[in-house]
Amino acid sequence: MQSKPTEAELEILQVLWENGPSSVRFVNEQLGERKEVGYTTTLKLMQIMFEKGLVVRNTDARSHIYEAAIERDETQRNLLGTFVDNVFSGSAMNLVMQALGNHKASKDELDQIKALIEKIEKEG
Amino acid sequence: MQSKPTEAELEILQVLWENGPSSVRFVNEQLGERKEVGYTTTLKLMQIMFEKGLVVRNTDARSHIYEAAIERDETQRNLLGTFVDNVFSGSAMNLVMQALGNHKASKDELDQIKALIEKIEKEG
DNA sequence: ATTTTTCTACGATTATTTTCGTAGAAAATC
DNA sequence: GATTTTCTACGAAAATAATCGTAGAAAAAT
Repeated sequence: MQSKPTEAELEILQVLWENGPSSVRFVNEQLGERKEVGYTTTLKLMQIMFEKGLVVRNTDARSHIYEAAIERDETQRNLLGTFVDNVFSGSAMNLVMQALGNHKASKDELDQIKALIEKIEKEG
Repeated sequence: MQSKPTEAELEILQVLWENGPSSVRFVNEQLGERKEVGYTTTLKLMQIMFEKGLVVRNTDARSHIYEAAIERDETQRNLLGTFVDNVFSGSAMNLVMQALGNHKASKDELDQIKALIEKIEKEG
């Protein structure tokens, strides 16, 4: 049972998922591009995440290297489920409609979705 | 600029959106079907929501009647935006794909989505 | 070799969210 | 009309998240 990451933890996970194993310094710099965060704040968060099992780390070198311990896909799926329940009363379709309606999608993206729908229809 | 409702506030808003203007008692009973919540907890939350402007209320009768002051659609849109940023690195399409892939959609729902896509394509 | 920088660990503080107890007024019940 | 129930208001506690300061060790720079 993986614990649900908080918002700040999620930002860190994004960095780890996108860049692979990283030092606290690196993660902090990546976060810093969007908003100012103190170094020890990031450090502390990552230590907490380690205790929760959200990340693993290698402490061989002085500068510890952290790596995401939970999968991106699975995490997104879990969070999406909770979100759909909280905000869309459990209706994923409602959410899809809203997402499609409000964000401009490129032709390619729309084609991708259409392909996916057809695949689902054939399987169903 | 409407303030972002918290999770507990959102549960209350769901009740108000679905049932219209309601007393604290009623809201509390609805919530109680899913998890036990103390009456004064619900009351306090709704009072806070009033201060934040998330709800309005009519205090003519002794039992005050609360009503959502923000629109469901707009709120969902706002929260969806934040969520997509936080969890899907801003890619709404990714979210849609994930939502479509993981939740079984009925033929009707899929047709609805296809229709929406075609509409978007024509407009684009 | 001394000074400066870079790390971790750890505790503490601050902010935010959620929960609840108590008091007192009004209404309903007996 | 006395008692019990039902409300609101309010304050405060508990729970959760996020931020940061300081100390001390290790490494790098001078």
